[in-house]
Amino acid sequence: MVGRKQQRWQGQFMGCGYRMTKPREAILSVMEKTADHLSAEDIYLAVYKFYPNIGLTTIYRNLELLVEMGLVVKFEFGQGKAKYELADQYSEKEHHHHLICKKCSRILEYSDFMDKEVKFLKDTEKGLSEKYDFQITEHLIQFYGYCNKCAKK
Amino acid sequence: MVGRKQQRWQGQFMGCGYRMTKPREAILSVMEKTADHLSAEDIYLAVYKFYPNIGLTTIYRNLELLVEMGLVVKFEFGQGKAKYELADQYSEKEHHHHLICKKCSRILEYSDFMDKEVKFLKDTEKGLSEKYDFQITEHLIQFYGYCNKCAKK
DNA sequence: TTAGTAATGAAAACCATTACCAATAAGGAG
DNA sequence: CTCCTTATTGGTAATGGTTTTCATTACTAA
Repeated sequence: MVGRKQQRWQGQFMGCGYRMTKPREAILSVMEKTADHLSAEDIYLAVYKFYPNIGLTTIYRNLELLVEMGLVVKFEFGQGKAKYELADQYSEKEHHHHLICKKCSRILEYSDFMDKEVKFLKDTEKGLSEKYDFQITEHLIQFYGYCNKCAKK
Repeated sequence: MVGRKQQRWQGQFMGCGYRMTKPREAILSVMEKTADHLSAEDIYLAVYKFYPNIGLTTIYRNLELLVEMGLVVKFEFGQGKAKYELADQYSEKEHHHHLICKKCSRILEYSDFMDKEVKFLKDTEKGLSEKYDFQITEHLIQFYGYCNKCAKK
């Protein structure tokens, strides 16, 4: 059962001189099906269900590779463990950012207000890269606070 | 030699039911003198020079406390160790954000283009907090890329 | 001075992530 | 299709930043 998506992945790997393997297929499959930002362990457990031979090391190694290839984005929400998501262009989700609850660690996603953000980023990145001679490749925008369940009334 | 600043700290601690101690004094003193974003170990080593009895545990414990009190801000730049800075209102530095070089890990600070940022944040935070019923207390804006020394020519 | 309790420091524990290494398997050559 | 080369894997041990534990120390109020 080699679907379209997998073909696409295959091409990505081959193009970079890498091989398409079962663990890689499994990891990407999990990431496609699960919308949320997953930790390495989350992915490990999900893959484990249908591929019990998987090793946690392999998860980490391949996540690193996928990040390097640009298929996956790594996030640090200050919760001790990194989280991973399919990159925008490979995901069915829109470009989004996160609201992180400092109390319950819940992470909300939002895709609104992007027009303002895009404008802000465009202007700021231009200004910064010129003034500091810094080649910006990524940005991180996160908001911290309290979700409706945890808000101090 | 109890200066004005220290008095201020003293008040902060007492007001919260905490005590002003030598380790705390030493940590804040180091953070005032050193402009940069410091790791717990950086602070430990700096304090150690004039207070060799200090324990690393104490550094961690107090940094956590200072963050909770709002005197210090904790940053995670994705480099494995957290960094700490005096909060804007207690620092002589302006409100700023960071440019992080993905290659050499150098961290540049910038305070420019804040007018645009302030406007963007004001609008976005308002919209988000209303739409998602989320009480925003902090934001994180970081840019990643390559500094002039590491940029791919 | 004393009691009560914060705060400290040393060492051990934690835990996500990485390194190591022998065993395995992908994929091109023939 | 089979062989060969070498990327890749998985188990285990190690790493390293951060936390926990606990006995000791030292504020502070009475």
